Amino acid sequence: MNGVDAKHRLSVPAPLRETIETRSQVKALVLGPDEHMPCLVGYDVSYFERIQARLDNEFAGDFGPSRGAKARELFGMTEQLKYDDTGRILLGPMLRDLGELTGPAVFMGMGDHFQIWAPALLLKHHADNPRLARMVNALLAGKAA
Amino acid sequence: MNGVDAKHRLSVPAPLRETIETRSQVKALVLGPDEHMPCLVGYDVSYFERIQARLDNEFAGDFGPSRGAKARELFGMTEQLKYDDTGRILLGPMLRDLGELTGPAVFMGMGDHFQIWAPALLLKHHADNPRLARMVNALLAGKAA
DNA sequence: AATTCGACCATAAAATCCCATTGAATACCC
DNA sequence: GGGTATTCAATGGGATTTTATGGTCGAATT
Repeated sequence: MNGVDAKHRLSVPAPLRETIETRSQVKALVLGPDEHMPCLVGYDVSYFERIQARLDNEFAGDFGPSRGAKARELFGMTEQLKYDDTGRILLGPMLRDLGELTGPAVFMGMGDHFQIWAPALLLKHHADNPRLARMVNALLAGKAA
Repeated sequence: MNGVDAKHRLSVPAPLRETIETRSQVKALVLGPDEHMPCLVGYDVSYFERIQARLDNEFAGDFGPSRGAKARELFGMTEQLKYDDTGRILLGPMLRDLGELTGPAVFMGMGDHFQIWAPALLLKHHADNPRLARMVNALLAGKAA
């Protein structure tokens, strides 16, 4: 299972890397906070353009202070990280803190993006979903789902 | 973490320097005041051209006093600073005062530009954003949660 | 003369690269 | 099918390189 090691390296699952590279031709991904949940959200590098488009759309012609606040919320904590030959990225303190990522990490595909969860938080925020709980526990036990 | 030392030198993060140089081929950046917030706004050197273009566009054919006023507003406190071999710029008293930059500084990407904040001011002006507060504290502590 | 700035070193810390090992999944062969 | 090679992903650890930052020294400024 993929996880964060003592040097704060997080190995990105190979299948995910493959889809990212076919989408963007870049050995890097963009990680930021999820808007509602204590997990990280990841995309290919086109995410920055998406944020920009959303800002331009939402604040068309408006350059007041609220636009800046929103931009800080969207861009501020989001980083582009390139991974090395073995497919690992280095997490800075703020992303680590945002996701409470220390040990194993659960990658969940969400269609056009994916989430990265600390197992404990995933279980805590999905206490009403026994199937997901079983899956997480199976993963932690070291077996495929 | 990057910060301002006793000689008023501010080290610019290496990744940021890299993007600046790929964008403009110049080992320098442009810093000025933000319109709304007590922080510095930074760009690559093409910012001057952007200002000029904005002026030319807005005051096409008009060389009256209002153009000068606008130019002063846009260019006034904005300086171009080149960084040395180790990636440090020297902040003048005006910029230092604008951002209240003495110790550590937080660089925030904003898409087509970035901001530089004194941590205390960043926290003070985002009291309604607990996640950002957490992030800043994680950065200052330099550790994982 | 005192201060400030700029170019240079020196060092510690951190990020990155590289190689070795583990282990699981797949292919292969009898 | 059972058992065995082979491949590739994930991970650990060491060596190397890059960054961040402190300091020194001389030139320039006032």
